[in-house]
Amino acid sequence: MAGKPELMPGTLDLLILKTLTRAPQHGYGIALAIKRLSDDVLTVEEGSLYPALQRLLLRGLVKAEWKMSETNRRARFYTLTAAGRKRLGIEMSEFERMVAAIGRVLQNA
Amino acid sequence: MAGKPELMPGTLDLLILKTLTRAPQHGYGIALAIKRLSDDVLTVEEGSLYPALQRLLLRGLVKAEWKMSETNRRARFYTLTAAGRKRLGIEMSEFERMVAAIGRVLQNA
DNA sequence: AACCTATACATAGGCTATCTATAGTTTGGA
DNA sequence: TCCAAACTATAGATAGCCTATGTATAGGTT
Repeated sequence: MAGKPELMPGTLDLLILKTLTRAPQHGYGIALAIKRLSDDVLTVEEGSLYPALQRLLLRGLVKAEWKMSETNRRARFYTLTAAGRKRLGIEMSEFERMVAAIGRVLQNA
Repeated sequence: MAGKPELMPGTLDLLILKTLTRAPQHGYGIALAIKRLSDDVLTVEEGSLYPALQRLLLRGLVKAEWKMSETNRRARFYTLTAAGRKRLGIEMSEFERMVAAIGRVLQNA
C-alpha cells in the first residue's frame, strides 16, 4: 500500500519549525496545520511527528510545555527557541538552493 | 564529516532519468552532467550512482550497452526505455507537486 | 451506562535510500 | 615508469521516515 510518500524526505524538520513561527502549538495541531496549508498534499504521520519533536527538543531547537488544548485536553505545546529560529533559516535557504539546483538539471538536461 | 548532503533524498532516479533524455550516457558521464548542470550543488557519489543504475535496469527503466567512450575506454552506456520515459514524467510532476506544497507551507505558516 | 469518534501523545521495529569506504581496470601524459 | 583521470562496482553502515501498536481523555450519541 502507500503508493506515494506523503512527505518529501528531509523536509520534516523544516515543516515543523516553520509551523511554529506563528505561535506555539501542540503536535496534533502541527500535523493538522501542515496538512491544511499544503492542501492535503503533505501528511505527517504520528510515528514520524512525535519522534521528530523529541529530536528537536534534544537539539534545543524547540521547547515544550504541558497545557490544556482548545478542546480541553492535556497537550504538549512546542515553542521555537532562538536556535530553532536560526536553524529554520538555514534549512529554508538550503531547501531553496537544492530545489533551484534540481530545477536547473530538469530544464537543461 | 559530511556537513551537508549532496543530494535531496528521493530525487536520484529523477535526476538520472532526466540526464538520459538527451542521449545515452555512461555512469561517469551522468554524474558529471548532474554536477555541471546544477552548478556544483548536486554531487552523485559512485556508491549511490551505480546501485541506482542497477535498480533502474532491473525495473526496465533503462537499458545498457557496453561501448567505447569518448576517451577510448570501455564504458557502459545507458539509454532510456519507453517505460523509463513514462516514469520520468511521473516523477517530475510528483516532484513539482511536492515542492509546490512545501512552498505553500513555507509561505503561509 | 455503553459506545463511538476525534483529539492527543508515544515507542518499537523495520524499510528505503543514500553515503562511506574500498577495490579494481584502462588510458594517456609527465 | 609512474601517476592522474576515467570508469565500474560492491559491502556495510547510517539516516530518516513509516507501520503498527498502545495509551488515554472529552464530548456526543444511543
